[in-house]
Amino acid sequence: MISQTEENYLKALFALTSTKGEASVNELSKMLDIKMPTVNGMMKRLSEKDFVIYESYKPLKLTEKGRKEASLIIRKHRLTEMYLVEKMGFGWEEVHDIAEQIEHIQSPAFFAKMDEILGFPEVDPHGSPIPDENGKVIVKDFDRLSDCESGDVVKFMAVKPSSEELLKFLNSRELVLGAVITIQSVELFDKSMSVNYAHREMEVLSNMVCEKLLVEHVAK
Amino acid sequence: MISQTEENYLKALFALTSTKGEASVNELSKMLDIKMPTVNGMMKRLSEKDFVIYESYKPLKLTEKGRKEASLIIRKHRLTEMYLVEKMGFGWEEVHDIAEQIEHIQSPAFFAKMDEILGFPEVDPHGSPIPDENGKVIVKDFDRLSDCESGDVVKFMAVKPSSEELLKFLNSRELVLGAVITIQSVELFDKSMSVNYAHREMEVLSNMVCEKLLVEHVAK
DNA sequence: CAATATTGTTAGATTGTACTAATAATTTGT
DNA sequence: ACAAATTATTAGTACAATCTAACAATATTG
Repeated sequence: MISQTEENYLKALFALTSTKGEASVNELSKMLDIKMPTVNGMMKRLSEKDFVIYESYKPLKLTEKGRKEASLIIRKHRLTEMYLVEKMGFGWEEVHDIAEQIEHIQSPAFFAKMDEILGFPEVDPHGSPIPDENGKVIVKDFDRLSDCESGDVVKFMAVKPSSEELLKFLNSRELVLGAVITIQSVELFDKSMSVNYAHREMEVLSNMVCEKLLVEHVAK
Repeated sequence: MISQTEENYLKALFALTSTKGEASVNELSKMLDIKMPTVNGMMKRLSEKDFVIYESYKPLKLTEKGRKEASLIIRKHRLTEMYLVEKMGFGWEEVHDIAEQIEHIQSPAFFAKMDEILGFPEVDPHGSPIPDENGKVIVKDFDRLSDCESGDVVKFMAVKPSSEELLKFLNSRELVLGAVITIQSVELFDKSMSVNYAHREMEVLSNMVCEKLLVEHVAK
């Protein structure tokens, strides 16, 4: 059996290792806001249980078992977020904290039902992919809007996990997933962009915002 | 703050005290399947936190604060059961264990949304009343079917909390809440009843079953 | 490359939630 | 009413998950 606490460590480690494949105790400690010695001890426990590869002074890695376990928790989290938005009427900025709790519910039937009711969605309300029942994820590597150029026409596909505030900002600009964005111009000194989308024209998006928006180039 | 463990003790104590107003450490211990010394210690903790009135060798009582807290957990439990049945398509025999977990979710918005979507239901799928946001419950004292007599015409209003098996048995007999039951006869030696309801005639219900079914007498 | 800063580890304490064994108080039954 | 049974409590242990303080290893940088 695996505790909620352990699940949270695995999830955080999964997020940290998804880029470089490894992470430090220090990074994990900061991400979870738990002191290093505590994290260290937990890494030993999780390595004992074969979820983590831990060797003194070496970077942390997840085992295949650990990766799968983490993916399945993320699956439950993202299915829940989708359910809350699609079936209960929550805004995409409201669902993270609730899903953070519901992801620990032990009931395959419950999540299977959600999945079915939602019609087996592939992404959550923020565009992040939902791992399948075996923990497999199809990762699409979108471009950051901030890496695009003036004249590009792109489709808004996902938001990088960030603050509720960013989501509220996007709400206020009516910038929703799927929107087709045309980049009118890019400011040289601060890299802010003027963009058009839907019925909105010349909306200015700061570079901080553009770095969080993931897009796909649209055929010209 | 109150832990999930503490919530479970409060809920159990609430159930036990709802009849006589008090309960013993021993009863609580049996109900929770936790040894008496552990229960004893927890009672001290909960009395420290002003949820329970605890004095050595005296019966346990809930404080008003404790009663309210417990009611609100039961509210979350029953709202969840209703939601699972009405909105997700689960059977009434499947929802207890899931609700047992979801009742600990901390998110007033989540339960408010459930409540709203359900249209502010007053009872759960087993006919048990759902406490309001202030922890107030309207307890109707139904009769047990086992206390009725031959010739009585009654309406099936609720099932006493019991096993999944009883609920499955009722499913198999198509005996649902709201059914109007006519008692044809009562066996003297084992108190089993022959009843009619809906399109079913002369169904035999053992006394064990009849004791679990709560009914309301219908105008003759 | 040595001094300094950062990161990682060990040791020991604390809190919450459980247990067993021993003892004490209360209740029951003859 | 007293012995026996039941129930309650205390004392001591264990483990999970956290912390701080002290120390060790690795990394950075002048």
